[in-house]
Amino acid sequence: MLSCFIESFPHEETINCCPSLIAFPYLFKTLRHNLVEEELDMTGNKSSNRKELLAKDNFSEWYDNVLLEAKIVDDRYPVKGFSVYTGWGMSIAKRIIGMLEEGLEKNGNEPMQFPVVIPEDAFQKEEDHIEGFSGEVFWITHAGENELERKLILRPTSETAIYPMFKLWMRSHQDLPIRMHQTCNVYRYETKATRPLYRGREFLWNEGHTAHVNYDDAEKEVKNAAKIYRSVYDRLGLSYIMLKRPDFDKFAGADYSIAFDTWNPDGKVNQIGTVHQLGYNFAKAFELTYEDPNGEQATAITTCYGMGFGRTLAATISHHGDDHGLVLPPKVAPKQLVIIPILFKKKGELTINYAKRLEAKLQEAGIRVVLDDDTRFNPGDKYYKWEMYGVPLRLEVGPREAENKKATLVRRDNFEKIQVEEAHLVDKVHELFQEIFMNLKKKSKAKLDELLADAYNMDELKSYMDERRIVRVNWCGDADCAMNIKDLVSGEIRGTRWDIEEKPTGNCILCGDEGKYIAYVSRTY
RNA sequence: GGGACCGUGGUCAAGCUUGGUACGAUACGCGGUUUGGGUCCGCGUGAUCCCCGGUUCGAAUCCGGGCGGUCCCA
Repeated sequence: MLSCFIESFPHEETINCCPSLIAFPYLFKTLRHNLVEEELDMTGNKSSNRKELLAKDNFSEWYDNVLLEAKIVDDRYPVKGFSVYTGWGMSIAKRIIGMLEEGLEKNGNEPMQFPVVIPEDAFQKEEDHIEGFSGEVFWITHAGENELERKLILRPTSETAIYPMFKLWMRSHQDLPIRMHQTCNVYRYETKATRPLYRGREFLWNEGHTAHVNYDDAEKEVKNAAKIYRSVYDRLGLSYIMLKRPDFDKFAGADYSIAFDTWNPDGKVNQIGTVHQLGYNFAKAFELTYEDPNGEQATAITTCYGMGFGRTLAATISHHGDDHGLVLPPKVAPKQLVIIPILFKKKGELTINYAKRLEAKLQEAGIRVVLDDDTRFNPGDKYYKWEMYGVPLRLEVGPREAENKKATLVRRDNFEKIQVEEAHLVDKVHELFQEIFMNLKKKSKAKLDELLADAYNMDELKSYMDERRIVRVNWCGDADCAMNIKDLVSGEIRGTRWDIEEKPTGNCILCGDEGKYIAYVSRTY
């Protein structure tokens, strides 16, 4: 069933092969009714802005409904913190995964799959790493009735699985660099607040791991990885900031960590990817040595990076979505265009034949198109349905279009209707995809800019935090100050800009000592 | 880590105070009707009322414990 959404499937067929999509529930309708009533109660004004209510004030409710309605994930799997990616969501995720994997492999990262289990002794080789993760690992202690002599963990991340193998593969400097990547699930026992796609006890990500001969090469790799990640996020139209995490918040075992933080409608910041310079920490613990050109043994240096697909998908949904549901960037939409034939008894034949002709034409042009010719539903039903799925363009064809060799296109992002001649259809569709993408990107960026603020004293910071903004402050760099800020306001220091240079404009917001950095403060997941 | 609220067909939801095996909507199936923004009608399907225990002749309802969820604060 899922396969009919995947681009590589040899015979991509129409909706008829996908019963799960036909059977869309009316849950969301109920939600909208409730909201309309609420609006009337509160304002007495029917024309008040529904989107605000849904996407912002009621983000949580909106999000839960959209996940289920648009078949992104089904969170009813009966184990806390674990959920099921369903057809539409997985199809989008696969496209994101594909973009990232392509970029990594161009960079020379070989695709690999490591085992999900890591032996206790390997996991415990790097001290900071153990300290950072031991509280949240799942243990495998038994096999059948017997207790295992050597306990295993489910990987929370794979450094300690991978480095023993790197050690075997690394004999001379000519074996370096080593670059690999894998897309896999990892397991972390999050103590409390889990949330589908944002924070689960199992999550889908891609992790890249590399080993190099010297620090400079590893530094370059950090930049390479950041560039690859940026290119994926950019194609999703996501706005984000790149922060160097403060020392107390870096990856367990890293020299330093770079993170991609993006905004969320509920005012919390969403970390969608990280890149870590691991220095010699792991290399020493795992004895990653090689023979250098002079015939002497040298220690390698490693980096790693991870992109969480759940969170990236969540960001795509929550940045672009509106009160009709998802709005997908054309590049990752499992279906980019839906054709809705308007069938009347009289000219039904003419209309459906014309619709099929346009479908073939669009398919030939490489556009992922679905013809929704299900006769059990009215056009209006179908509009709402495919809007929920976020399909970027809708093509309406009725007798009017069929007779005049025209088509009516409707943009998902702004509902604009465009009339086009059949002869110009394909070009127009490509043009509109680009416009839709640019519009989504622009809006996401505008929202980020709107959320950013500067605070020069704790009162300002506190009031901005209450507004759930992302706030720049001058910071002395001291960890104690950071901790105190966290205690005083409901946000924490996330780090300092990595992608651009920012100079402090005054003294530390808390202690008043010399400001050394501009730090970003926000609520977080 | 602390607190508040919640758990009833696939989904939403009434009933809970004042115990008597569950109102309804939507979905799903079949038939007909309709189709340029959620057609209408008929018939049918679908719930061990989250789990375990207690009180009781009798528990969705009261009590205890657990599991799960949402939100707020740290």
